Amino acid sequence: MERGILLEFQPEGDNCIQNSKQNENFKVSSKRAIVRQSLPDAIASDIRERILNGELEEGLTIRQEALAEEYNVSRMPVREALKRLDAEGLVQLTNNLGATVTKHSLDEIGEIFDLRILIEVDLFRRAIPAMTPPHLQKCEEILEAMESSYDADDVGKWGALNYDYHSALYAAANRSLTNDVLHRINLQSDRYVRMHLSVMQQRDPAAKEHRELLEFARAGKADEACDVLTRHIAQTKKNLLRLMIDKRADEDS
Amino acid sequence: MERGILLEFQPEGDNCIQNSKQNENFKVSSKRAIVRQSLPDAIASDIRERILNGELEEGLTIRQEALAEEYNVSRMPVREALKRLDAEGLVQLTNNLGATVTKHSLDEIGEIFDLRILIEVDLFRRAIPAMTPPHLQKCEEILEAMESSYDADDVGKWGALNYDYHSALYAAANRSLTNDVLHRINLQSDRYVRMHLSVMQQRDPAAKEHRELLEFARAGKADEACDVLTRHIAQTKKNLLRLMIDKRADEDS
DNA sequence: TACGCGGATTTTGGATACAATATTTGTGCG
DNA sequence: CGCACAAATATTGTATCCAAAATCCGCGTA
Repeated sequence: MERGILLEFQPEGDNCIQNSKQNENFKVSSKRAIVRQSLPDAIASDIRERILNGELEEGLTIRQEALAEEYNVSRMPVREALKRLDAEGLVQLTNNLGATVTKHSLDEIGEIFDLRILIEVDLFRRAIPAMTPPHLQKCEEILEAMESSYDADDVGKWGALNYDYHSALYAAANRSLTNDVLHRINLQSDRYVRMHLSVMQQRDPAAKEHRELLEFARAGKADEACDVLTRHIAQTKKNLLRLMIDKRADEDS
Repeated sequence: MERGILLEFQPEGDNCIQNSKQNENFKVSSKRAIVRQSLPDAIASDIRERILNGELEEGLTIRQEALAEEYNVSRMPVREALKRLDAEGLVQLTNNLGATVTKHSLDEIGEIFDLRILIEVDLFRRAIPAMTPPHLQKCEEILEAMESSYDADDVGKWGALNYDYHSALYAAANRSLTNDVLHRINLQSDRYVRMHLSVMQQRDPAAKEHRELLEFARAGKADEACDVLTRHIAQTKKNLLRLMIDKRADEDS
């Protein structure tokens, strides 16, 4: 099966692969800075998405050549893509053995959420006193988009919005390095959340909590806000771990 | 100038490059698992060390070919090494522009230490109740090695020991992912600490604090231990930032 | 039948060659 | 003299080819 190499503008988007050879026809008229992502990045983005949405399962070993053929490129950019994903922790590269999709133990999955609590609470606490009307405005917008997309059932989109929302909440903290660290951790978290998103959504009072986060932040009540955030993530962790335990038990039989 | 490609066993060590072609002469008799590091890893380790010890300065742009020639390899493994260092945050890779040694702003340097506090304290707090005599024993050993190497003036060695010591303190927490995150952050931290190690050493009551950490941990006094740890890192941050401010001011003139 | 050993196959790793992209230099025109 | 544009150069990115390593498979032997 061949994955088409699409040609498309994507100043922000991350989900298509573009072939530089076919690019000469374009005349760029917009002023918007267009950062062409490199082939390895494009491939990495696509593989990443395939891991996050579960198409590439935990533990699966990835063949460079297979992917290269799918994307119609040589193994070289695929290798670089895998190297990047390895750095992100989504795949594990072993010396002459190639790549396997990372499979975390249940303990490690728990650890991922503990890390989220640790880092997100720190960011939130730093952000709240620094939040200005524009920041709050931005959060409000994303929150509304999230609320209206609840039923849309587009798992990937919801995951992205969720991440954007949390990012917006922490933006005022102005901590780029911490955000990078968090981003990588969230990639892992997302992966397991998405597995069970449909189940988790209906039970979770997540929507209400999301709004509470913003309201407490707006009121400058840092302690209360951080409390909600901690509980929010801890609850997600708890629900998710239960589901994962069942899933792993099923797989073993 | 050519960097020799050394042949040497290094089950743990990270600082030499070995050429697999010359390896057949060896007969491995020890049972110890010997993981041969790949060429890119070996190169990455060497470049990493050169960045950490300041030989490759902040902001310097790195030419693949230049390194390839030094190490007597093609550009390919060098590229992979750079890709890894990019993931670690020690260099920044830009699309068709190559790699530059990461230069952090003073704010970011501060952030690095805040991250250390956040994560190390979390680890320490989790570790203390779980520490057993073997754990304490191991810490004791490393601590003594550190104390006796204080005057040795081997900056690289001291840095490694310091990291080992902190790792040993947190080992009982059994948090591999958190440790990975911390490791990456420590790479950055080390870089700036090493720049001023000779200056910082003489003034710091670090030795005393290091021992206190262990004693409080041994006594199970988590709060006190974490307090010392926080102050220890915060003090390092403060001292270091002052030195960095001067350094940056000098560079601008 | 179980186990070990050696060759065949598959898969990854690295070098070289070539293509695409960025930078620099030089030249002509205003 | 300065600026814009274009050729030349330097540098990175990708493909192809060969080498090294791992895995698989079958054979022989205990």
